Amino acid sequence: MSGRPPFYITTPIYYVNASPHIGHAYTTVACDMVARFKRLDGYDVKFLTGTDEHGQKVEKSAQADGMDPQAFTDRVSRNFRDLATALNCTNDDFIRTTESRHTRACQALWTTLIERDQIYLGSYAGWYAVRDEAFYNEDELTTGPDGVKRAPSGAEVEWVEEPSYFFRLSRWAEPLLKFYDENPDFIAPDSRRNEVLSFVRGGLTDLSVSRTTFQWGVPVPGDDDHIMYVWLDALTNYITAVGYPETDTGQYATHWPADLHMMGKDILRFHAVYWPAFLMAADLAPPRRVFAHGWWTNEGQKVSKSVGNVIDPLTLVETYGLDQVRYFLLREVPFGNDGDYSHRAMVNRMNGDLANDLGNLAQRTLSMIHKNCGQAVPQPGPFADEDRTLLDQAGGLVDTLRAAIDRQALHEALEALWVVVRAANAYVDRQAPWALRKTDPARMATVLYVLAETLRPVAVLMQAVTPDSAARMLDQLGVPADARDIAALGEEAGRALVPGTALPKPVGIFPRYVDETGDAG
RNA sequence: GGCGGAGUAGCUCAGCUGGUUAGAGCAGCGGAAUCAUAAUCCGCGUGUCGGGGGUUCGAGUCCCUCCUCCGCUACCA
Repeated sequence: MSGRPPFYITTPIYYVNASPHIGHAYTTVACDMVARFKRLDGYDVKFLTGTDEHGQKVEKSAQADGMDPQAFTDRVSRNFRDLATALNCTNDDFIRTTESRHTRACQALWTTLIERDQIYLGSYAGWYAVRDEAFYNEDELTTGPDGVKRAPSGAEVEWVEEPSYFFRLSRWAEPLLKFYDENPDFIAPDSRRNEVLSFVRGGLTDLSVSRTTFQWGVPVPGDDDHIMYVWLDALTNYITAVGYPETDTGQYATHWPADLHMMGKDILRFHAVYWPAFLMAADLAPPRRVFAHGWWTNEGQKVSKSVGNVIDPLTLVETYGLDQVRYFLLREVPFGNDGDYSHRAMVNRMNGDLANDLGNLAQRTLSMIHKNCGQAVPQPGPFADEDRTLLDQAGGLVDTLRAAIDRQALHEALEALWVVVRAANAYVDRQAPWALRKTDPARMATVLYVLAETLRPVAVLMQAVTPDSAARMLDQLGVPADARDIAALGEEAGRALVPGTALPKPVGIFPRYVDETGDAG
């Protein structure tokens, strides 16, 4: 719509064969922070998430449950849709690979690749592990005492021999290297970029992109024996959702190429190598950037289903609160690194950062205003140097956050916010408005105004991370609904707090976590 | 085996193209204040910047080497 720059961000589509866990929550929340920030900053954002529902594993799981695969995926896909909702994520679309729009897009892409001689019919034979959906070389296998051959992952393998279509990936190594070279920011973080480069430099082999041994997938156009291989199917979702194969109009025209594909580090290769190769082969534009984030451990331990220490994001939300969990995930670890979840770390963040630093700053400021300034935004006098210093610091947040978020340095964005929060707390103590109340009420009013006007940008920007809590803070600051975006910040916007505006009685925004023992951790 | 990354205060990390007494947050110790969610503020670190060698007027920051950890990848078999 009119002049707003487009911004398209995606999570991977989540494979429905597993239950949602903290990793899914993490990717989606991270994207949500970026999407919300970009909306605040005036972008026409499309934020996509969804589910990957094809493949042999799903087909077999449905059978095991005695269900039709479609009914099965209808059920499990809902878990992921509900998770995004429960996390207050603002995805604009939720795509399922079993939707007809997606079948249509996949088949159109396939046809284009065939026409451009990028796919040919060959045959594939090898040891196949259903669980891993991957082929293995003979030499990778181990034979157990039971005579069963297993992949390095421990999955049982079976001998499979089938005709298969191949994508001419081998042709694309050089073009990919050129593309990486010309687009140094395409893969992030840098360490991951190096890994991908060395992988591609090692040469690429053609990629099997169809299967005949099961049915649950997108049929290959013109060859009913085949269905499309899961990654070609799955990755295509990103263009399905913008209306492919219509490319001249609609969201494809406005929003493709995607600005950012976010994913866990385990599936970077598919996004950084196969996906741009598919697109270039079809003469479509590759995405602008892919970012691989890290994984979470639980109390220092690797998470695994068999150990039984899988972290359920909904349980965390119940225990600590939604905004608290969102904040923790985004603040605790340098984005891109692995991180460790622990009760201790969680409570430290929610109490130390949210309740004590920010929540208490708002509460002490708003309480003093409420008690001493007629329950309204105070009338400031002339600003002193220290007032200006604090206001300028707060005013600089927008540029700092823009830069950080464009690099997905999400933790740095939050750290920058807290530098201001800490400075504001120090300012309160130095100015001691509770003392000024008796000696110089006019100066007290100025100090309280400066504090409120410092909280305003902090709260506006925090909407990207803790949307509900930030909105309540803005309510208590008397910021009208139409002045809660980035355009309303900065002096030139003319949307500073208006002295005399009536304010509600302040209510605590970020509660402290207190253990059952009464220990605040 | 190859390629890449990392090893900095108790913990988690920041330190750009080499240059004032190496920093932050958390934890710890001491103090102040009392507006506030017993929250806040101020002060306090003799850190072998993994070990060793080298270049330089000067190295956490460059070179060599060794050790440890991690990632990607390959192979042996």
